[in-house]
Amino acid sequence: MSNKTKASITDMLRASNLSITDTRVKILELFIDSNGALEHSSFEKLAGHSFDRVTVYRTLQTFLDKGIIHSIPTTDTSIRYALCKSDCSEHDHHDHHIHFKCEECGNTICLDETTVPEIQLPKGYAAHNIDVVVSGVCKECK
Amino acid sequence: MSNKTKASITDMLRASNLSITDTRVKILELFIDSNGALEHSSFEKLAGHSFDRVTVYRTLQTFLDKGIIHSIPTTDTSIRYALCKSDCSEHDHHDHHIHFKCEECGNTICLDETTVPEIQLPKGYAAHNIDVVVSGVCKECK
DNA sequence: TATGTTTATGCAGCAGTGTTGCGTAAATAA
DNA sequence: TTATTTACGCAACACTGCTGCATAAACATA
Repeated sequence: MSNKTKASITDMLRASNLSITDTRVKILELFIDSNGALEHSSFEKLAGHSFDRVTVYRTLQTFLDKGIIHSIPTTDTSIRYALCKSDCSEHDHHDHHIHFKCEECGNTICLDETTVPEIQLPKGYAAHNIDVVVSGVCKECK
Repeated sequence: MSNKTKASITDMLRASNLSITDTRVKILELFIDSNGALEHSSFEKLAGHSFDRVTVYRTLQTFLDKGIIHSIPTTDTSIRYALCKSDCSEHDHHDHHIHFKCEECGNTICLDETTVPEIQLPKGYAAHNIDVVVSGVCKECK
């Protein structure tokens, strides 16, 4: 990872009023490198057990609270997270893109260009957030 | 629950080549009565600990395999299940409706009348299934 | 650069969730 | 009614996520 990216990571943390620690920098690096969604166990594997499990949980929770990452619904018991785009903040959080889970490689990625369509709910329902998860085969595995 | 519904439950099981057992009948009753999505812990509560945990897990897995129920993505660690409509089968499974999770009462329901809109994926991606989960406030809690 | 304060980390331990193996009990087929 | 197949219940285990507390690191201030 280039120094330039490392510098932007510290900027990200500072912008959210978070102190710069090894764990936080490393986890953000993993998110940037992976270019997709990661679950908790991925960090333990990718970071080579250099961090305590609890630290990873707390770091992810902190990032969630600050709007740095968002969670992605799954039909299994793990929770997946991905980096938010720059237009998300602590108090105005939104995912306007859809998620794609590849059945071949198992990766989940954010399709940032693809917007969530309008959905007409029955009378009496108020929507705050819409999650769309498409499963299938990605362009790498095709 | 009426005898008529009980009869249709045994028909459902027979149609999927499943033997009729107390556990399976009771779990299907709970699905029908709840009219929404249930997670594993719900069965233990609703059924009053009359079944072993393992039996409930295995029963749900069997129903999933046979296309009797489907799983609903969540951003927590529990897996939610709901009854499939009659046009699902073991080999042709599909959810063409959207799911609504109420932030007030916590219930997740299937909006069967509301269809999933067309989604234009980037080139190279093939979609097999689309899950849409809308969160907000349901008409009961409004 | 040194120092005090705040914040994050690591460890131990706990609770909840889901799985596997195996002997027994129940359901179906004959 | 009996034989065979299938499901159930128990014990034990692995994995995931959380809390409390002592220690270590990061930051702000001088």
